[in-house]
Amino acid sequence: MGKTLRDSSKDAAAAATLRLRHAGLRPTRQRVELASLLFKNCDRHVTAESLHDEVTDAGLKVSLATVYNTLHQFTEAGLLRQVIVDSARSYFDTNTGDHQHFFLESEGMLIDIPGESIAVAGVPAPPPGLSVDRVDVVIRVKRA
Amino acid sequence: MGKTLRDSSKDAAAAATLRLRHAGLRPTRQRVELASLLFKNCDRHVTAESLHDEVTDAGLKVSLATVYNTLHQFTEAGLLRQVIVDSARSYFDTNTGDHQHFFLESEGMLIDIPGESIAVAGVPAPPPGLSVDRVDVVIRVKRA
DNA sequence: AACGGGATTAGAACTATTCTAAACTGTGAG
DNA sequence: CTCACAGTTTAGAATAGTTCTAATCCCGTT
Ligand SMILES: [Mn+2]
Ligand SMILES: [Mn+2]
Ligand SMILES: [Zn+2]
Ligand SMILES: [Zn+2]
Repeated sequence: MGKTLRDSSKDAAAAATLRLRHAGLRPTRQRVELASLLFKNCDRHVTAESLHDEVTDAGLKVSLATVYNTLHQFTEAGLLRQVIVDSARSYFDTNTGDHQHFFLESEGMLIDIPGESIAVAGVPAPPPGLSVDRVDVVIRVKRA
Repeated sequence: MGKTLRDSSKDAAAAATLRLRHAGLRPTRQRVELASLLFKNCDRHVTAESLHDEVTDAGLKVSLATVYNTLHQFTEAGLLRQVIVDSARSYFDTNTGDHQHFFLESEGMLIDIPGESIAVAGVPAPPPGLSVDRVDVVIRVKRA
């Protein structure tokens, strides 16, 4: 009962469609294709440009503007989260759970650190009138 | 023996000149003016644009390109450090010591947290071939 | 005072991202 | 099944922050 390539592509598309409906997003061709790539396998960290390259290399045609729109809509819908580690590029993360990152700047690579393994202690109370929205830890690493 | 305004401006300029010489940077008019603003009082977090506005509002004339050049040269020389909290703007910090930040995104405001007060525990060893360069903690805060 | 190399500058260029407004398409009503 | 329409996509223009270029300037030395 091996599934053919076309079968598993259809499965991914069906799963993506469900996920989109669930998030209240109309499952258009472009959104289904992008969601299939993003959520098919393991957790991923993408850039608008990198995802656009990937979808293009897969022989699919989605405009860069749509990739940007989609990444933001997915983020808004809680399907992605944005990771800020570079003042010139935006990264999006398919892992929306509690976790932190290693960042290898020279290659623009992010590596997950499970949220349970890391702990930030001694955070002072924020100044009056402000409340903590979230705590980000970025461990910048270098080669060798 | 109160000093006049002109006197203290001269003092600041003299101090800035010394600091620049010490860092191996030629004390030009522009660098002295920018260093005077940056290091006169308490610790500060600036943007190229905000510093340019400030120096302009003080009636001095420094091009935006020079502000960018100077911020990078100062950073290179260890007089400033860069803080990455926004994927669209670069912040520079006059506090080069060990510390972390609250970030109020809606106003682009950074607030220091002393390094001693905060502790990050449970950081896993970086993947083989990589070594930790530095650990950044950003506590994103919201109004109310 | 003159020189030489670093520094400054205006403006062009560049890059990531967002905007615009026209064409397209998923969906639900009929 | 078809139609209509709101939501979506798109190419290309626009924007914003930053960097680059190459001509001019000026600090420090002689
Ligand atoms: Mn102003
Ligand atoms: Mn930018
Ligand atoms: Zn992640
Ligand atoms: Zn600081």
